[in-house]
Order: sequence, then structure tokens, then C-alpha cells
Amino acid sequence: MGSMSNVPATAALPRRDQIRKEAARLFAARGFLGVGVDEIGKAVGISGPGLYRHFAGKDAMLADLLVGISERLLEEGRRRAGDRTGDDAGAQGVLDALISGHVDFALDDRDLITLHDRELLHLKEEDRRRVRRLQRGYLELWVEVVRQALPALAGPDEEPVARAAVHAVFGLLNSTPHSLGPNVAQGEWAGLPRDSMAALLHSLAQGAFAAAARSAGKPGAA
Amino acid sequence: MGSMSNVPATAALPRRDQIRKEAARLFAARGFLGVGVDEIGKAVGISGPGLYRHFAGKDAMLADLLVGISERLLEEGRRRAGDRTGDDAGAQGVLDALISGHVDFALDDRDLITLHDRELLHLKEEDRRRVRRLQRGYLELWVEVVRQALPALAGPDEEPVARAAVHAVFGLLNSTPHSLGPNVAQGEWAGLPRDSMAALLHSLAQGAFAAAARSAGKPGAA
DNA sequence: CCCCCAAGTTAATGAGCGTTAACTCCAGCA
DNA sequence: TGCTGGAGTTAACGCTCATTAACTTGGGGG
Repeated sequence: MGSMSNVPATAALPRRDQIRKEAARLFAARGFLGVGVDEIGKAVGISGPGLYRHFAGKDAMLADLLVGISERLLEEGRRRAGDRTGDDAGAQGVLDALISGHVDFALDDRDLITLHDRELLHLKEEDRRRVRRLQRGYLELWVEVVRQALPALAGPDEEPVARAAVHAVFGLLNSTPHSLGPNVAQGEWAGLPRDSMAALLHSLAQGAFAAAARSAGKPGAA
Repeated sequence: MGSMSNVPATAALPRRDQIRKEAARLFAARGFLGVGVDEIGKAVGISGPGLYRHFAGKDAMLADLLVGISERLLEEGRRRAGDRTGDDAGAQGVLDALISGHVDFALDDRDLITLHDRELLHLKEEDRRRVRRLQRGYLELWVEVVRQALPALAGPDEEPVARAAVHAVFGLLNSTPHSLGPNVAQGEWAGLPRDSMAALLHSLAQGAFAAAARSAGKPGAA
């Protein structure tokens, strides 16, 4: 193996992680097909095909990023849900924990959240299935928690409603990094401090779920 | 000019519109850079460079689509807001009208809604500025209406909150076509009839705005 | 001290793709 | 009837780009 310890601190990250970070940034900015390998190489200080010492190919980089974020989302989601499952009064608290976790991802890993529902189609069939399975597991986790937290959505007829509501809330939470992107001023998100933005997103998600519960079972069109 | 009337009804659409429709479908499915002009040509029954009789280039097709949807959104939004502006009790009704209009776009023009916030970066600078100006106008329209409908968001300090909330609700409404895509069964949206899905999205958006108003001015982190 | 391998380098290859050129075809009109 | 121009066709050009090949280098363990 290579050097075992003592990273020089000028390059605090191992090459592979450095490539991940820059590739995610570039893919999010210009799209997977819009970025060339030479560009990724230049971003990490090596040039062009040197990347092939660390990844099998450009596709493999994207797959690594999407599988990684999907696994982290599901893992963290399970961790937060697993703390206290099954009891009744805590269900709202579990839902809040899920929301908080997702908001943190959306605000702190903007590039990956953007990629994870934007570039899925550029994966090879096998990787795409893998990512979709992870995403589906994450969605099911949310659906279960939502149906426990909001009894109006617990009935079997309301299952599609709960599922669609979770989809929609994901869209709500994920869209913010995308639309409010490039203002880099320390901790400022479109004029709001990071924590205020997090609290706002949390409230919006809560409010959306509450409205879904309130309107469940009503046939009325708009 | 060419033939003036009497479209043969086998090709109900003029060539240009037919190209628009197929290009939108393909771009939404595989991304702008992932679709070749030969493919678009084949989808409309002509092949490859024949498209250049109708569009100046591939870029021009995307620009046409994005400018078109942005203009339609803004125009229809203004139409619905213009019916009764300025009065106080009707503000909530105007907001509902805006939401309904956007939901209709999201459900009926899925491909265009998907493209309009996914492929903006592949436009040439000039077209991108044009589309962004239209999108900004549409957003400002919503922000004004939201601040009239919900007094808690009307203060000058709450302007960034209202703006962020509108962004988030756009994400909510736009995400549904994207995540619940390819189930084509007549009028079924992930197990829900179209009108139920529309009503649900409407409720989710209302609930999100209400929650934003409810939590405005509170400093609390999650 | 020497060898070896991880990590890079540049050059070449080969495929894909947007666009242009040159040519064909036919409908409509004077 | 003869011509004109919109609409399409195929072939060719030029460029980009992912991947591979062949070669260089430097540091650590036997």
C-alpha cells in the first residue's frame, strides 16, 4: 500500500476524495455530459487521463457520487428513525428528525443533492438500479414515518397520497440549493443566515405534510 | 408563404410544433447533450440535418422551448393576478389562482417544466439572460401576491423569507412531474387521478405558505 | 543500493456529433 | 409549360472527447 498516515495538510484530502469533490462541483455546475475529464483533472492539479489511476472511468465517478449520497441519506435516515420507532407520540418527533437530517444534507451537500436527482439517467443500467433501490428505500422510510405521524394519512386509500406528498416535499427541500445557488458569502443563503434557512425549510415541509393530512379524503378539485 | 389552411389532420401539427414536442420529450428524457439531432429528426419522420430548415440549430431548439414556457408561465400568471389586484380580501384568492395555474402547467406540460429548470445552463449567454429575466418576473409576481395574501410576510425583513418560500414551493410543484414520471395510464398519476393530484399539490403549496407565515419572525433553529 | 510500483505524463486512437455543402424533388403559379 | 423555392436527402468536414498505450519518475522496503 501507499503511505499510511501523516497527510501533509496542504492536501488534506486523499486524491480520491479530492476528485470526488471537484467532480461533484463541476457536474453540478455544467452537467455530467458538459464536463470533460481534462477539466476534472485540471481542477485537482493533475491532467487528463491521470484520473484513470483512481477511477475506472468518467461513468464510475458519477456512479460513486450518486451511490454515495444515496447510501448516506438512507443510512442517516434509518439512524434517525431507528432511535424510537413504533411508539405513537414520538412519531412527529421522528418525522422532525428526518426533516432536519434532509435539510442538513440539502444545505451542506448542495452539489450532491443536485446531482442525485438530475444525473441519474446518465448511469449505466446496473448502477442506476442500485441508486434507485436506495432512493426507494429512503422514500419508503419517510412514507412509513409520515403515516405514523399523521393518522389521516394512515389508511390504505391514503397511501398514494402520502407517497406523493413525500415526493413533493423532497422536491421542496432539494430545490433550494439548486435555485438559490451561487451566493457564497459566509453562511448567507439568499439573504438569510443558514440556520434561518434551515428553520424555514423545516417549517415549509411540516406545513406541507399537515396540509396533506388536512385535505386527505376530500374529493374537491381546485 | 406555404399552404395557408387545411392541415391534413394526419399531421395535425405544423412541422415546427411537431419538432418542438418531440425535442422536449427527448431532452426531458435524456438531457440536452444526450440527444443527437439525428434522433430528433427520426422522431418527427425526417432525418438529421433536415431540421435546419426549421431551426437555426440545436441550441435554437432548446432556446425556443425554454423561452416559450417561461413566457407562457409569466403571461398566464399575470393574467390570473391581474383579474383583481390591490384589494385585500381577494389576495388569498389570487394566490390560489396562481397555484392552480402552475399546477396545471406542471401536470400538463411535464416535459417543459422539467427542462425549464434543468437545462438552463446549456443556453448561450444571451438566451439564458432572456429566460432568467422572465423567470425572475414570474417569481416577483408570486412574491408580491404571497406578501399581500399573508400579512406576516409583508414586512421588509420578511422579504427574503417570502422569496425563499416561493422558490421552495416552485420546487415542490415542479418536482412531481419529474419524480412521478413515466406512468402513462390514462389520467393516473402514481395511483391518483389527475384532479386528486392537482388538489393535493394545491394543498401542499398552501400549507407550505401558511407555515412560512406562521414561523416568520421566530429565531429558533431546528 | 537497487528495484518496483504507485502515480503521472504526453501522444494516439477512434467514435460521436453538430453543422455545412451539394444535390433532388415536387407543388403551385404565371 | 416551365420555373421557382420550400423541404429533404446523403456525404463530408471538423471538432470534441473518453479511453488506451507507451513512457517517465520518485520514494520506500528488501
